[in-house]
Amino acid sequence: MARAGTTARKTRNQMEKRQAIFEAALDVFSEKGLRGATLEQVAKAAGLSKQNVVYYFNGKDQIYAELLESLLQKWVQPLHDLSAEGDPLDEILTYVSRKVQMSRNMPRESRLFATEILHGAPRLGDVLPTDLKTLVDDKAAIIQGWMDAGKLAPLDPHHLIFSIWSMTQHYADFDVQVRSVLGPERSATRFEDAEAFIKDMLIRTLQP
Amino acid sequence: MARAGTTARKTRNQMEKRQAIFEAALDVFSEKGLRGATLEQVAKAAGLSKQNVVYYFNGKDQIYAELLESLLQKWVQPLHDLSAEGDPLDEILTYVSRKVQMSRNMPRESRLFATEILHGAPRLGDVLPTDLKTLVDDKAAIIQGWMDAGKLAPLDPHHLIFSIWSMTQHYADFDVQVRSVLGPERSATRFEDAEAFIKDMLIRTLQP
DNA sequence: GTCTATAAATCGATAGAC
DNA sequence: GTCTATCGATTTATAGAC
Repeated sequence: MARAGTTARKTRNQMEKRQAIFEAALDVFSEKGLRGATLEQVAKAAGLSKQNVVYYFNGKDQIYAELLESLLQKWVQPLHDLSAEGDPLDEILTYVSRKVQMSRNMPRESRLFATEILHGAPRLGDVLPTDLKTLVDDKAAIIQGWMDAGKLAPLDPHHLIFSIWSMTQHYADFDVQVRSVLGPERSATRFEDAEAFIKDMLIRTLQP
Repeated sequence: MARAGTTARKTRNQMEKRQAIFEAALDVFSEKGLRGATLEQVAKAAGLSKQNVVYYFNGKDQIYAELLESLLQKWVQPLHDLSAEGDPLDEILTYVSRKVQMSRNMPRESRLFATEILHGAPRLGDVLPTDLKTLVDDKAAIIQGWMDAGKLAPLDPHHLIFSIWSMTQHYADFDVQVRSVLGPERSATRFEDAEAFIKDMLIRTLQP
């Protein structure tokens, strides 16, 4: 009868079930969106009954909210790791590499956030104007410092970051379109080709 | 009793009602997606009753399908207009201008297509692998021709087009995030800044 | 904790009067 | 064509036995 949902202490088995539900929810929500997905689908994907899923979480919305929150940190980690200590161009190209890798290896997470933001990000609370803005402002200042020091060509750092986000995430979020346009053969190497293209573009652009 | 939905002949009043429904549907579907939106919301936004909306179209899915189809042509027009006859860099920069303008003036259309493709584009039929692929291949060949003639730096034309799509549409699809990160002041000029940034990036990249 | 059963709400669609 | 009334399906959530 004890609620497993939000209490602090949880058994190992409870954590495993919660993790299975998270995994299933990521599958279903990233493919159909919050409203398009049903609890039944999440439960089936997790190998549990619908009522059992409700037992571990309090409802569909809570699964979705906790899922988003649990992925947020991992999602912005690559930008967080961009360091003022490294070589300017290296740091930026490494960031691009990691973002392309994430589009390749974590397309579900990318689509989950994309759908959420596309619909106005009502469940991301005020994380965007606070935490994310602070992080981006911080990194933009580093990049601006590099430009002021003549190590990179002068460009708007915020829009530079936007351009990297958009170009890299495009290959996860709109994968169907990318593959349709490229055709089966060229789709096989789309991530490598994209990474090379974006890096090439940025090298030419950022060379002082 | 005559069905107004799919017959060929329609009165002026019928067309006006249908147009009002389209306009309302674009509002609601672009904000909440197909499943997230209800007929009631569309009807209210159109100033009609739910049953009346059903009378003009046969159901929610049909409104959505016809809406997508009616917007498709307008959506790809800028790329269609990219001409082999013009100056290479001019043609590409003009394309960027028009795409940024569309993000500014038609954000609902952008988000509608984005949501559809994000969820696997089930309702876009096989337009992607046929019509869109043909169009992109055609324009990519033109760009490749310019590169072969030494008028542009050599780059993968398909990924170049993807990069323009992603960078420009980013400002419509993820507008909430863009404004959150930029803050109120800098958001005021986000489209002008974005256009200048993207053009600057492409000029430096495409200069032979 | 997990199950069966079912309540409660939402929503798309239809019937039929006018 | 537009209205009132309502059906039927889906889906979330809860109650209670074990």
